[in-house]
Amino acid sequence: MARTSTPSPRTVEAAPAVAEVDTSFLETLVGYNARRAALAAIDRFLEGMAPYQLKPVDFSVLSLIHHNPGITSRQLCATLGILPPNLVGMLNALEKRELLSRMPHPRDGRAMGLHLTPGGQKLVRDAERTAAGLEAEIGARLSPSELQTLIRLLKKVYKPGRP
Amino acid sequence: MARTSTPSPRTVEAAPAVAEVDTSFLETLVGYNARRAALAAIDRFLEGMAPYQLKPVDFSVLSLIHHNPGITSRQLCATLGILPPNLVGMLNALEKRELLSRMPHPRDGRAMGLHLTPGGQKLVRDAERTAAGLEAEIGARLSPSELQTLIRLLKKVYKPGRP
DNA sequence: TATTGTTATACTCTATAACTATA
DNA sequence: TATAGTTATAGAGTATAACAATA
Repeated sequence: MARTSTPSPRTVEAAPAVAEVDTSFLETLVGYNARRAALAAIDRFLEGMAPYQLKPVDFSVLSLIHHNPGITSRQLCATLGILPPNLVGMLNALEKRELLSRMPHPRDGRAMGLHLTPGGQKLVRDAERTAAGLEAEIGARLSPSELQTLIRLLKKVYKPGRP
Repeated sequence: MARTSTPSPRTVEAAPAVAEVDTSFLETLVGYNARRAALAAIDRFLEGMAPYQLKPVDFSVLSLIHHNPGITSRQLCATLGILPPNLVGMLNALEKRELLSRMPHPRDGRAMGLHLTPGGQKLVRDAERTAAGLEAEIGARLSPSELQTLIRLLKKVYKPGRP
């Protein structure tokens, strides 16, 4: 292995091995903690959604269409922070699975209204029930009021304008 | 454009355009909110760290080495959830910028102890000061005690074991 | 045999430019 | 001209397999 052949004298003297890693500074940062929490929650979410073959984004897309039938690609992108070119493939895959369908928009000839098929509606209902169960799992470590507070504060972080 | 040539009668009748997108269900999920908050905080962090040419991961790596001189790649990976092959390139880049140096580990011939150069130490001190300022910015929307609560609850989410 | 650091590589996610058809 | 959807493509981030050196 390529190595430094001349360690500095200062280091020979000090060179401590780190027993336990001190993360105290990073843990003062909201971004660090939020990212870690998001990764943990999403990991758990991935497991729970495996039976439905849905990744978190797929779930979000289907759930939004379910609660907003006729929503356009553009609206989905704005809501979820996805770029239009990256949404196309997801919609194609979900349409091929016959979970959703693109229909002409009633008033805008350029746009397509997105709708769930009956199969898609059933899948989303089941998946949302599972998702709610996963939240309850987190709630078991956090208490219902703590969970409510956590979500309220997170919204304040990413929705600076309106409370 | 390729379009559905025969819209179903049912849709012609109903087909509503969505005025405002209803995200109420997704907003009940911790993962969704945590991801959004993390993305918002990290976006702001990216801006603030631009003068130092540090991405969030680079900052985390340098900060951890600063507070844990002699830490190994393996320990960095475990702490930050990075895979060893993906850390190598980052360390090479930071070493080429003369911000850190790899030194032989005092007791394990396989491992390398990571240390900051004087220039790296100065950069990290400045960057950490800037990062603390960005936190204060979030604190302006959130109140110090809310900020403390938020971080405490986030830790509970991603550190299920110890409180 | 197991582990550290590394290379090579593949896969996913995200981002940019440009085209078409409609407004 | 501006916008919705799409295509192609480039880049960043993340993943696995395999190797040499050391424990």
